[in-house]
Amino acid sequence: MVRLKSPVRPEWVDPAICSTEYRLKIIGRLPFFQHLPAEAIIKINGLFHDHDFSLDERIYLEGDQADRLYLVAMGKVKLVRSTSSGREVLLDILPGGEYFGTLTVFGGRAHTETAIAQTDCCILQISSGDFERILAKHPDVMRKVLEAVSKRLAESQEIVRQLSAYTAEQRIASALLRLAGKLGEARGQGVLIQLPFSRQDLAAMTGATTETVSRIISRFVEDGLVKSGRKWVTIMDMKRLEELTKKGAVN
Amino acid sequence: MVRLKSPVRPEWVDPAICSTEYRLKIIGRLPFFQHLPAEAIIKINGLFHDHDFSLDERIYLEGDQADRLYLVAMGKVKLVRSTSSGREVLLDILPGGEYFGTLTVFGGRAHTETAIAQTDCCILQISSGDFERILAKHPDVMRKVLEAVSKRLAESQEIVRQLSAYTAEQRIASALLRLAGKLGEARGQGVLIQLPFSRQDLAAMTGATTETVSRIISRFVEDGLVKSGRKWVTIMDMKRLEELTKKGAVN
DNA sequence: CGACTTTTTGAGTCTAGTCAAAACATGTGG
DNA sequence: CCACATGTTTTGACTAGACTCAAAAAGTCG
Repeated sequence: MVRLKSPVRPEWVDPAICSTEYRLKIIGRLPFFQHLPAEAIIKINGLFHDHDFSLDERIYLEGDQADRLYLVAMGKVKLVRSTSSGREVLLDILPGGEYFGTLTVFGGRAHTETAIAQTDCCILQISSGDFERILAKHPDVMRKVLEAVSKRLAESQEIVRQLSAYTAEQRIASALLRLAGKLGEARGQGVLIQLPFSRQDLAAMTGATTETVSRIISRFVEDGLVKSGRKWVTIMDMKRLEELTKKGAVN
Repeated sequence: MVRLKSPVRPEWVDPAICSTEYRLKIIGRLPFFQHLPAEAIIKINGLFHDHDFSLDERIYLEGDQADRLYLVAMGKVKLVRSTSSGREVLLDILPGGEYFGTLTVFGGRAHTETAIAQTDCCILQISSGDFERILAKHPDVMRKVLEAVSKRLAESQEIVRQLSAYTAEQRIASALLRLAGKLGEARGQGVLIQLPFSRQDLAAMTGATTETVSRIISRFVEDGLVKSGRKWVTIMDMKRLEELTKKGAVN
């Protein structure tokens, strides 16, 4: 059987592609703007500035003053928090179309996490002030923002639960499923996750070490649950992975 | 040395105390109403209904339809999520004056956690509909709600970090400090935490087992960091506890 | 083809979990 | 006020899952 080498196809992040047309599409799809009429979106678009970041560049740091809302136009961004001991905890990976930095636009003065470009990417930014003016003009947008933040809170609490009660194996299985749902691409019968993301990243998401992640992924490969290589994983058997996360947790 | 037996003094939860006067005080202190004029608070008060719950009674269950916002008037409430395997994860403990259930008023259809009376308590409730009408009338309230939810999101992410990178000892130290800040009462040179809360609860907060919690608390007692007994803990040396949480995490 | 990074594997150790039983507290009824 | 029933906390012995350190193997890129 021919083993597929690397199914990863690097995304093209051509700054030129951040055209007005594309920006309108991305902005218009944001959960809190999608109900607005086209003219409003066009106006709002004018308030966003774009900025390219290259792989591994930091978009902002934990502790930086939070005075902007960010939007991933192209590429992927990861949100991390680091511990005093240097260990990184990966809170979330955001594909194109997702916003970040919000949380702190309201209330918070400083960012509580660091945002890093997971790939070369193009980021749209809007200042707190401009965003607040939008909120003032469109009261319904605020409700949507609230919904969006609430949803993230629920997700975060779900992760708390998993970290508390799951074994490393279950946490990894669950992280893969979550990523597949959010960032996966169909590939034959499997779902490919190519962020790209390394064992490191997966370890930082699940509170495990790279070695442990590697061992467990190897086990998954043996059992035919996934295929994997450098910086990618393809899920071959979602069903069994899901069962893993459900079966008798620590007790 | 005389060991202090039980410093716990049960709170009196006298339903009669949920007087209009007291209700106004509690409601007026909510982060999202506190800026409103007294007349508005009085009007809002009329929309809340009170209900007493006794120890261990469930206020709502994970999965229940979320159609109300709750407010702890008297007593304490804990929010838990349980895993398929029956293990409980304690997400938060709320003292008088805190709200809950919100998250799902906006966007969510179902509660994502279960709320349980940690003591006998008196809960104020307002229907989604009435609350939304308040939001519509006072746009600034919505912004405050958003801030409040954002703050909880940041807290939740902090817990994710701790669960990922801290040892059980550090998580327990950190949980004690958090509880002390929120629910502690000064007692001589120490800070007493009497929710009441058991080793069970502390275990469920920190993702550890009761036995582990017990062993670690015993070590803390030996080292003079805390005093403890059935359902209470007094922190004697905050500084050293804080150092514990900072010192070399898993790496 | 190297040089470099990422992933895998192995051996040894330690933290925290499991199971079981004893010690303690607290509240009740005699 | 004591003895008992019940629920909570502590302790002990054992085990297992996950971490550490170290080194080999496999991919990737210029």
